[in-house]
Amino acid sequence: MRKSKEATAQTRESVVQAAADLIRERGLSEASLANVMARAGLTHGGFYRHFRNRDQLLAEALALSGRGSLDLVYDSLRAGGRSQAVVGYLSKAHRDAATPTCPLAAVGSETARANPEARAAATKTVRELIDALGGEPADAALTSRSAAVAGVATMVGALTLSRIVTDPALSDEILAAARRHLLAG
Amino acid sequence: MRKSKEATAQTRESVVQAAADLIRERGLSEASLANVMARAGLTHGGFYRHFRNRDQLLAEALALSGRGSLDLVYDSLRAGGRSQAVVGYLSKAHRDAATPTCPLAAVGSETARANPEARAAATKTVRELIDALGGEPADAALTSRSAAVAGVATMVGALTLSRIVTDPALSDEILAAARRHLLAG
DNA sequence: TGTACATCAGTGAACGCGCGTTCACTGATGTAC
DNA sequence: TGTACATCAGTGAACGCGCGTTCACTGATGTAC
Repeated sequence: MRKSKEATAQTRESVVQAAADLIRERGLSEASLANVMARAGLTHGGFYRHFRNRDQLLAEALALSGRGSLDLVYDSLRAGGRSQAVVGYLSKAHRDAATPTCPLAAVGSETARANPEARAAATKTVRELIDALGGEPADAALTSRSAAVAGVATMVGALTLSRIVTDPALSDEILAAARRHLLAG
Repeated sequence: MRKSKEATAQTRESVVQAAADLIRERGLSEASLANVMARAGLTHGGFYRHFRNRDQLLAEALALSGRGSLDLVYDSLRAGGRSQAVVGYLSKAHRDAATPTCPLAAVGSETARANPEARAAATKTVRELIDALGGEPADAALTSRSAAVAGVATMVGALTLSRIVTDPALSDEILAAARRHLLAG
């Protein structure tokens, strides 16, 4: 059953991708090794050929999800600037996606209690989101840096709340209010 | 072992309170019946004398946490107006509390995937937070209503992100930026 | 008001199940000659 | 380049454990007379 080096690397990647998707769909606690491995088309026993333990997988999966979410933000920025990035992130399509894009909104509160490696991966995502939306490094104009930080908080918070709320009208209103607020400022 | 009516009601309340605290400390998935009942000083077998099932407990616990968080917000508002409520919510003390206050920030992303009763309880908390910070009902000045909605999103998002991030300086910066943003607007 | 019985809050054992992790085994790949 | 052997990716069974839920049992409370 031994696989070639490339096949082995591909397997590993597909496991991380399966975990990343499953986490954003159903949360950190539902991403069990059996669920993740099954989604990658494998049995759970082979997991430890690739990873030290489950914590390592969660950290790598959160890093991958963060990169995926940032890639979409960069695409929006390139195509239509900051406003398109905001509108895309705070869209009904993003809110309702079967597999959500942003791990900060999908599993933010769980990540706050996750292992340090997972939190470090999420921290990197937060930093890059701030830089992407602010366009400035930390030493540039303080006001716009702090506006970018608050803006990321508003985006993550609004998307999370819009998914919690059972009333569709209120959910839409939350997204619209956050968009209006971020595009006006 | 039968208890008086008052004692029975007291037991039930203490179980919901234990669940509410445990949920905000360790998340929805860690609030197992055994953990909750032990925290309330009981064995797990008696649970079903008081509740239909675990979902009902989670919904009631989220409702209780929401009321607790709102009570603190109302206290702040009465004592020092909107700015004191914002500063209190976005304080390092709230971020670092062993038992956090706000269920939306503590378990927001998990609540989005929880049972409908739990989500309905959280929805009520969101609505009341918006009304408390906006001060207006839905039919008043549209701008201030939408500012209140975006403000709640900023507060919940900033507190959540400040707890995810492993870098204390960035964590402080997130809280400070959100405070500045909400007090300036 | 006092007694006899029914109710039921809480205990602790048990159920079937899914969890993370380990391990003996398999057979194809990689390596040494 | 061809052969012989070592490596190791993936399988599937097994481990001890905690989960939500059920249940027979206990004894104090509530109720009927």
